[in-house]
Amino acid sequence: MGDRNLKTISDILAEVSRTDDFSRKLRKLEFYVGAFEDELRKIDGFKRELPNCMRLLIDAIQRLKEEELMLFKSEGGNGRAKASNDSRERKNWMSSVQLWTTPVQYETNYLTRNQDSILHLTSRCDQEGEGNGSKFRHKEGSFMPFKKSYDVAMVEEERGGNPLRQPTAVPVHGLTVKGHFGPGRPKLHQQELEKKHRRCWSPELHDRFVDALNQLGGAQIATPKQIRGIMKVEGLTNDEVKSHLQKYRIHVRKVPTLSNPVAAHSASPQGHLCLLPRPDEEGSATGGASLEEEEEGEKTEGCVSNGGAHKHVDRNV
DNA sequence: GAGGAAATAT
DNA sequence: CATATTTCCT
Repeated sequence: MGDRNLKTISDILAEVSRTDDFSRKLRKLEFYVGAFEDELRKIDGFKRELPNCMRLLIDAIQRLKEEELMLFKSEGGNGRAKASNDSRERKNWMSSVQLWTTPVQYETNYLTRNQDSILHLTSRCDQEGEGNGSKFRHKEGSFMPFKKSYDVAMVEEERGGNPLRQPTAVPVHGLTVKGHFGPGRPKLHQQELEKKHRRCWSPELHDRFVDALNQLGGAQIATPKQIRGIMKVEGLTNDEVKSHLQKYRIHVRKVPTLSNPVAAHSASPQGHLCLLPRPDEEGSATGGASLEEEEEGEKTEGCVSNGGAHKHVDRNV
């Protein structure tokens, strides 16, 4: 358990000791310390919230019991009729509690830069909870608009767990009362039962995607169908690939640095400490850019022949 | 089916 | 509020 952390730490230390420049060493260390501080802060948050969650749950249980009791009494001991009623109540409070039920079993693996050791760590979404961990991640981590935190990953533990397979659409009926009650919730046009699950592009999946892309000669010429053909991922639909491609292309335009379709892709390093130097906090001027950066100047832009720039002018929705 | 943009979901 | 993913249109 602590294993991963130890490894990580030693990794860091090793990395630092490998660094020659003194001030550089220092900066790296400080950087990591900051990262840990951030993490600690988050844990603190949990510490504070969890008891609260527990209280809510216990509360709910209490109330449930009380209600049941009352019903029982008022019905003269005939506990049958209340059954259906009961489940409705349960739904009710479940919905108010659900907010808290997801985030409890996370395992942060930021700082994991050891390619081999993190292969089994796949950030995945939960069928319902949806811990959206998809972010574009490229060789040097240049491609990730992470905004919330570092990489939050959950350990794939299932037997034969295929990291590529998306969380199977577990049909969680019944009590799954997703919080569709907030102010002004647009009509949910799909039944709870068969809602389409958002495709979660895990790093592994994305790797495959990029791999396929490279095989096909670049993002701008590869087509969704071809990509999907190469990826060979069960359950991956054409549309999903298309959409991902769309996003990828857009991103590549912004950050052309790594758009190089050159191969050399098998075990792309990643993990790359998704750590952002905290922007504020004191006026410390660590104006340095990201640690490590790799250039591969080259744009496979090609000719963007856009025969007809058709725009929608109308839309009847 | 591919591209692209609006609509939604998180 | 920004992004990611889905849906709709051409």
